[in-house]
Amino acid sequence: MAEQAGGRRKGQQPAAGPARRASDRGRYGRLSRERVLTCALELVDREGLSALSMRHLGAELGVEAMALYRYAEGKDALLDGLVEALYLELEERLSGEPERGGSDAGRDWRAELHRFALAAYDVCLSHPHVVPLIATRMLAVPLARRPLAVLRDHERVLVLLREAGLDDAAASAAFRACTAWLLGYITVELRPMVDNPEESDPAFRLGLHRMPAQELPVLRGTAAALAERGGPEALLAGLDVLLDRFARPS
Amino acid sequence: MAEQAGGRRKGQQPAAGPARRASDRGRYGRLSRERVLTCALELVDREGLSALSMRHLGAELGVEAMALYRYAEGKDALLDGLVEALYLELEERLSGEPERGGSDAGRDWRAELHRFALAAYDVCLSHPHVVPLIATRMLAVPLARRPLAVLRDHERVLVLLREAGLDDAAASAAFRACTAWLLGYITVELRPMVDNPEESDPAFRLGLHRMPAQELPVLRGTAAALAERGGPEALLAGLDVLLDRFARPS
DNA sequence: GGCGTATATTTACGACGTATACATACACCT
DNA sequence: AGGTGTATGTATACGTCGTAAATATACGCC
Repeated sequence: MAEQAGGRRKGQQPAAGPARRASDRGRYGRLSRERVLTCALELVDREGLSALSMRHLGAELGVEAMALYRYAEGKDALLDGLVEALYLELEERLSGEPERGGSDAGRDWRAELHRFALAAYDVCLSHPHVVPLIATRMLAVPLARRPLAVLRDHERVLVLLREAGLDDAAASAAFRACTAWLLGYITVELRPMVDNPEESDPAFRLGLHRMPAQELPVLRGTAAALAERGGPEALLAGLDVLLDRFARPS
Repeated sequence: MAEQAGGRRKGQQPAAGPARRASDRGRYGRLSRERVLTCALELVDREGLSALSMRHLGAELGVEAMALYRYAEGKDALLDGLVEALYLELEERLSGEPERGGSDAGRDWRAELHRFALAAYDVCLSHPHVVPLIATRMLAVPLARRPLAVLRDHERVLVLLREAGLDDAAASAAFRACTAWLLGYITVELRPMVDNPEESDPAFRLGLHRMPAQELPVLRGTAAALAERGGPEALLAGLDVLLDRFARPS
């Protein structure tokens, strides 16, 4: 997990790695940015976003809350760290599938974008509680201050779009379209539809009895179908038509 | 602002309107759900989401924090109320443009979806701080428990899709695609790109100096174009190709 | 005028983020 | 080995948050 420059403090030389051995056991070297973020991600996956407090996370790591401030500048930075962890997982998964395409010159850009979208889809579905954070933090943090892992993924997509022969304007439009579709699709895919999982009757499970029938006849009729997921197929289908529209050269 | 059933308490008959005159001035009748939500929306528009606390909002209304609990069951319900207020504004805007199409049978469904998307776009851009809430609450509240205004807008879109001749499955797929695109597009459109508005040099304004040049060459090169907005045109363009793909009958 | 009740206040509690000051255990040097 | 500097984690404290419970108040109605 990269040191993510900018966090370096007063009298501390950043180069030459940490002046700390691999034998860091005992009370001292127990924390690290990676451990903190990993544990935070586990905590959020297990108990949801609202369970992520400095004290709670500290306790989870066997440490006082204030100790965390050495590895994240505050709660906001910790949330950004969670997003970062998600993107790191995405990067790992993407580089984990090594060139399995038959083509020698590497796969073409569209296939790579598919691979990217599917990986993002999988990662997000396996950390559903973090997804709202992506949208939220994206709206709170300007481009240049996003975690490095996020920017690397932006870079990766932009490189693919350039391979497709797009200029600045077209690549930007296509990039925005891809991002918007991916984020929106995953968000919609994760929307909870079931109101009461205990219930066996489908209509009651959906909570249809809560909806005024006269005002919402069509919605009530379609609710069951609406509760289905689009799955990865629809994700790619939408991505394709958007690319056809926005990623044409010149 | 509809009373939104479910909030009625112990010994209080809900029908026949409030047992309160129009002359409710003085210390008593000053609050109402509408006043609370309107004020909350203004507050959030002015100072951002983090400024919305029960005490702060209470002070804004000249009231103690606990007084608000009669009009929203808690903070979460208040946030849902904000989303509701946004959707109410959307409804208002949509019904405010009365049938200006030349066609006598009303405009066709695709034109209506365009109108809907544009109105949503406008409303969201004029309340940018509320947009993250839409995504967040959407992911937290099951379909049947969403504010009535939200459900009415779902209904409206579904009716249009049915007009297009779609069955349950196709209408659901198209609905999900529209929602995903609209939400994602608006989110991406609202992402802050400028790092330091004071700065005159475009590169510094974007904060490009914060990005490692070797690792992110393409991103740095495209950042300026990326900071542009797609605008309503690209929103409609994307919506159209998605509809072509997902909203074809049978 | 008095009663019932809808409305708003008061008080209180525990959890939260975090600033500041402090204690400690390791790495390193002589 | 022992001392020293510093990276690391702790202790304490403050102000704010959401909200439960009890209380006070002003209005509608008879």
